[in-house]
Amino acid sequence: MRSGPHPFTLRQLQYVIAVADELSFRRAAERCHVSQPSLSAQLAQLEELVGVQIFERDRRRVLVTAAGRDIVERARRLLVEADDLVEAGKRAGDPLLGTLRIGIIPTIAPYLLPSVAPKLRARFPRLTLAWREDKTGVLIEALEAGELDTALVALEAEIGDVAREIIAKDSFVLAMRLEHPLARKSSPVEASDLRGAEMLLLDDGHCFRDQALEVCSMAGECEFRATSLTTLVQMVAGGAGVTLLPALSLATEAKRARLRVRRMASPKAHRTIALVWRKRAPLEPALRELAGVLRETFPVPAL
Amino acid sequence: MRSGPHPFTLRQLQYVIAVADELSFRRAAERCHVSQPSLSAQLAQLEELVGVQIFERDRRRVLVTAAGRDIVERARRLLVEADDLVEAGKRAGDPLLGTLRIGIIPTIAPYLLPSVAPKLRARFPRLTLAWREDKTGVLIEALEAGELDTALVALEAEIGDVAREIIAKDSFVLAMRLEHPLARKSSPVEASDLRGAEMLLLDDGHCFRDQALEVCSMAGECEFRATSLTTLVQMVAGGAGVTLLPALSLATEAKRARLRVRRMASPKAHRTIALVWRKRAPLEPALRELAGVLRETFPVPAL
DNA sequence: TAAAAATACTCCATAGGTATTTTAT
DNA sequence: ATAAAATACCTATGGAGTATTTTTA
Repeated sequence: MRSGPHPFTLRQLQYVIAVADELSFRRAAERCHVSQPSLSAQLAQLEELVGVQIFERDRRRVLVTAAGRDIVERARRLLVEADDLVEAGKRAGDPLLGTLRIGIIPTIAPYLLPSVAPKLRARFPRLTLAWREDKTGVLIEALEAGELDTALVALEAEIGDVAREIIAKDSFVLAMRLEHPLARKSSPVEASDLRGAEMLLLDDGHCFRDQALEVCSMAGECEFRATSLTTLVQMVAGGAGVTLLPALSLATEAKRARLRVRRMASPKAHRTIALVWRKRAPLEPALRELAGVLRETFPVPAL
Repeated sequence: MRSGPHPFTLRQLQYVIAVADELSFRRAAERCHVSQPSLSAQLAQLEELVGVQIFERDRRRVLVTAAGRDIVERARRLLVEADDLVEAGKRAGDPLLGTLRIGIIPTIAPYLLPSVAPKLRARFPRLTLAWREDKTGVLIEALEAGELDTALVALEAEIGDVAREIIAKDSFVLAMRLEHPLARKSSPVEASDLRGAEMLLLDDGHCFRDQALEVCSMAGECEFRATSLTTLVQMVAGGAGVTLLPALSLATEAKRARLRVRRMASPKAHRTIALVWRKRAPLEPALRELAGVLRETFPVPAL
């Protein structure tokens, strides 16, 4: 156990992060609203303490050293946890009060929010939900950086070491025009049935694209890349090929475009939608309650 | 992103922990080598910041409030990570330098250390190993509290969310006197063969006791409790019954007491010995190397 | 009343500011 | 020559000290 005062300050860590982000002492100092010498002095002190150069002051620019990268990472985590500590106190009275910053992926948001958001507002009237729609990778990064409190994603994607609560299983179906040969097939569609079919997919970075590729046993040689399921469906309706859709989207997408849908045979043809958050997030009790309501109000897809 | 200086200090967290441990402002102040008013002031400031009472200053004593318990937990974790950050810097040059505090459970230590410790000393001459022998629960707590850098435990026990590297699989065998009826059995021993046999076990808290109970499908109704495998073996040799032993201990224990051993049929009759550490421990590179050497030099039990 | 925490104030250590020098292109 | 970080030195905030009061069992 340590006995004296703690040898460094959270302020120093803020400086470390600012310099790592800006790669300039002067700009980092501006960002922290302190003078450049003050920041320099604090960093020198921290480097002295840890016994290693964190930054390489090179000709005309600043670089993070190998050892520094580790320190910077730790500093970021530490500050997120420090903020969490304050947040935990503030929320101790009523966690269902204030603002909850919640991420959601684009292949869920438009199909879930219209029905669920009003219900959440009714159920948690004193909680303001700030939604942010982005791809899984971006959301998880924001979560770890403390910019988001929670996110709705698919567990099949790469989401790292987070706490989670499962909301629903969402099956995938193949969507095609009524005239398409596969539309007449009565049994579920096998990956082999897709040989030769023009498969349309989402853009890189969408977890649903990766899952679709896996379900169809494809390597990703398809060339067209849509930025939303709606675009994808319009392409299919226009006769450009077939596509995979999550059942969640059917009520909105397939019905609207008058497409035919068929179940997939593969047991992998589904995603598990879950609410995830940083381990030990201060809002965990509130998040579990939120997850419960999401699970209850999740729209059952009409297959 | 925060812009101003960080609203609290690590020092304040140290005070929080000291008070939580001592349940007295005066004693906490002594422990921190500050005056009681200084400590009071800092705590008042922190409580003001988080907007919640952390401690209940009751008549004649101090209590941690419900909200406070969470804050205290977070404070402890934060300080461990802060220490890790400094340590990470210091070890950046050569992680295999200095002192490594390593925990080990009592059912491994006496059988592994005599052969392995000298090899580790030879392999890592500049690394001092400080061994601490205790039950799994105690070691894991010490690990999380930053009092240990790593520990050798069985994965089958409750070890929480730690990083790990597997060292070896260690089978369990049944040990008995030569005169015991089971000593004549040629096939592996089933749990059902143990009906009526007097099974001797270790004390509560030893993970090996819990595993033995599970392997033998027993509820723990046995009354004698040994504090070490050696005691257990002496009891068996004295005719008090039979016991389960890890193969690792055979070379020392069964041979010495001239006992007969028989394999167990259950696939559960083994433990997985692993080196574990806090996630993101600064010594991770060193620990992985250490694990490699442990794996290579692990004594192969002669069954 | 006694033991412990809170309050009142004083002080000084140190984070931070300004001015300047050094360094590297 | 110039742009950026380091150095020198001064200032002032706030953490820590001592003395004292308040609280409650």
